[in-house]
Amino acid sequence: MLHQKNIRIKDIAQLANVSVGTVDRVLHNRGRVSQEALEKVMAILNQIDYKPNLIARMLGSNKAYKIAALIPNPAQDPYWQQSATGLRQAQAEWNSYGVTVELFLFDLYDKGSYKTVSEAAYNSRPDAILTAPIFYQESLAFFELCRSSGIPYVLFNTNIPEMNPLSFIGQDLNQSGKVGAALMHLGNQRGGLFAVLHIHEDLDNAVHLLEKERGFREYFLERPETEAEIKTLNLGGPEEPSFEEQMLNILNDPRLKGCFVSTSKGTFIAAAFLERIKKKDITLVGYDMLEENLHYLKGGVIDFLINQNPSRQASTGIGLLSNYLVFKKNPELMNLFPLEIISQQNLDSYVGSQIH
Amino acid sequence: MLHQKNIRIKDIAQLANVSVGTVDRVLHNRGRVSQEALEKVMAILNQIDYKPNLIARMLGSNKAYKIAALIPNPAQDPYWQQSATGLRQAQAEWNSYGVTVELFLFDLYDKGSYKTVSEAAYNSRPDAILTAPIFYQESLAFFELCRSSGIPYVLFNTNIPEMNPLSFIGQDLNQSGKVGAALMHLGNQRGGLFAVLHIHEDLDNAVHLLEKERGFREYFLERPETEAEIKTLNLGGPEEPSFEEQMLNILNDPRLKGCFVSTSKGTFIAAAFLERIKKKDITLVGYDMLEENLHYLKGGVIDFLINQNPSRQASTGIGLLSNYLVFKKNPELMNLFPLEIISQQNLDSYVGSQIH
DNA sequence: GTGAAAGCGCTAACAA
DNA sequence: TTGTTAGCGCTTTCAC
Repeated sequence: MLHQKNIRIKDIAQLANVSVGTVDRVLHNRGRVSQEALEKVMAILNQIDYKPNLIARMLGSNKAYKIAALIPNPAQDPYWQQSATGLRQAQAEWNSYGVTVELFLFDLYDKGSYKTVSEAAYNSRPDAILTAPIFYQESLAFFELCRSSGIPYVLFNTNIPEMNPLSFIGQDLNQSGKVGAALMHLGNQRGGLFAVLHIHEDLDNAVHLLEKERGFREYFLERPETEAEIKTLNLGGPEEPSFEEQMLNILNDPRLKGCFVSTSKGTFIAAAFLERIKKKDITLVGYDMLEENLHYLKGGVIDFLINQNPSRQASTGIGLLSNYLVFKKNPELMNLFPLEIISQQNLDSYVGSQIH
Repeated sequence: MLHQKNIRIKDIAQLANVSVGTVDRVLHNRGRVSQEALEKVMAILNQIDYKPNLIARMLGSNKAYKIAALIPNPAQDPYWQQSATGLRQAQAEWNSYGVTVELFLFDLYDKGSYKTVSEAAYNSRPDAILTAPIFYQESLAFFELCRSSGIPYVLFNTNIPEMNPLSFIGQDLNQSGKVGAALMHLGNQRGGLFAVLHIHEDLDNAVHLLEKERGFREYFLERPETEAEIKTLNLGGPEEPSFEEQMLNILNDPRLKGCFVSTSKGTFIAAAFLERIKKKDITLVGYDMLEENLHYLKGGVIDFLINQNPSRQASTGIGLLSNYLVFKKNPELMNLFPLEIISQQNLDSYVGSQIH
């Protein structure tokens, strides 16, 4: 391979004795090229290392792309608020490359709304779709539709491999449960009673929470010498009639050493309980840097948070898709985020950091 | 799909009844514009929200930028190897925007070489400089030179505020020491003897290591009830004659509960010792995801690593500078990275992650 | 001082 | 099936 600097389409055309139009056509497999011309151009291309000027390509094609982002209504949950923030950031970042992001918000607790909203998204004729597939059946149908019309879609937050998306962005939930367990273990070397709290309004659609629990349990199963007893509680949410009673029940158990809460919202709910009943010696491990969670982390009620970084998941999603559309860069199939451990000591370094 | 109707220079020119050349001149304060024309253009500019098309600007100006990166020779230390990797990645990423990165490697243990190499860097007439200011005096002189010739420079890894760079990229070292202490504390709730190990060939230039130690000590000072005894050891490096003796001395102390190692290379050196003398109950907290460190982390010899993410520091540096040069984006003065906690459980999620 | 015009490298429409 | 050419939005040169 010759290492010439800045080879342009024009140069290739000259070397191959054809026109730039022809070179462009073979570069993009647009057809309408004779066998002879094709071979001439390919011969040159094989000899040199042609790297197209992406900037010029962008300007030249002058295309605009629209990405439809389907997420739960941010007003319903601070976790999704952070996703929305990430979406907005990414939009600003990619806007000068001609991509726009249109938000489609559905009701976190209503399958029906997902159906309606996903249809609206589809009808807006987007060039690509980014979504968190909260509802299994409904998502499946939606993606079927997308695939049939050739609209690429990327999943984040929750992975459902059989929906084979262009890419998935999220975390290894099983491993995340193990991280939670290890953190729990650290302060409770000799084991004890640990509670796994699923605090989530829609328990039917909470497969991903079970994955975390499985990881948590596996960690201790692999360390039988620790003698950990693990109790699971499926709690709808604070508005459920029996919620308070069940919470108090477990939290007041004198043998309880720690709680692992599988949801971000649940984390500060549990923390509030713990503070109320003045139990300071319970290890609390939960998820995500919601403002409320940070408050309890600073106050020492929460010991550790595992950061799922919803905002970065969202902005990475837009980034992948934009790169795919604008620069034809194929994304990795799996984009597993680091399982970030947040404690009182490194909290500020995460909050203050401009990096995502 | 065509681009959104964005306002172009041409439009402004039309509205102001002047030519594009004139608009361009006022936009960039290039002078050679009559008071009258200036006012006409400004009037329009105040009424509309003109956002220049950065892509087109790039193509039009067709400029190339050269960034000189000064780092220690990667062959001397795996930490700096990772920096070099980050530099290479960033170079690839920004290369289509016309920026090239030229590496200038100096001897990690030789001030003189820094002087020589920095001069070479300067003489290459770069548009900007990225460097890790390992040597105080020499860096100071170098930056003086840069400032006087208007070459912007960004610091990473080690901050020396009085060198007032365009930006600094790195971590809060004091806080990083606190994170280390908290991690140490977790597995040793009742305190004990902790050793702070500075394993670094050039101890004179190790101000930043002392900052970590200070944070480590402060953590326990703030928690006198923990009864932690802290011993500091300044060890040149394995090739020093007394090194082994001193290490064995402290590690074999029966009261020793844990070691906090302030350098990345020192971390696996300490781990190797610990493994050799078969002390499994010592908590070891160190720095960075070097391959050797990951090995000992997996093996349970190292308990925690604090990730300084040298590769991302380097690539962020190039990114800041490129944005500054190409898009005229002014960087934040301080770019403090998150203090990432790496354990056996989340290690893979960091290694496997495509994100940086 | 000012405006016209020629690029930057690539795309795409349109003759031929 | 080809080659030519007119943009994309901005910069920069160069007559006037």
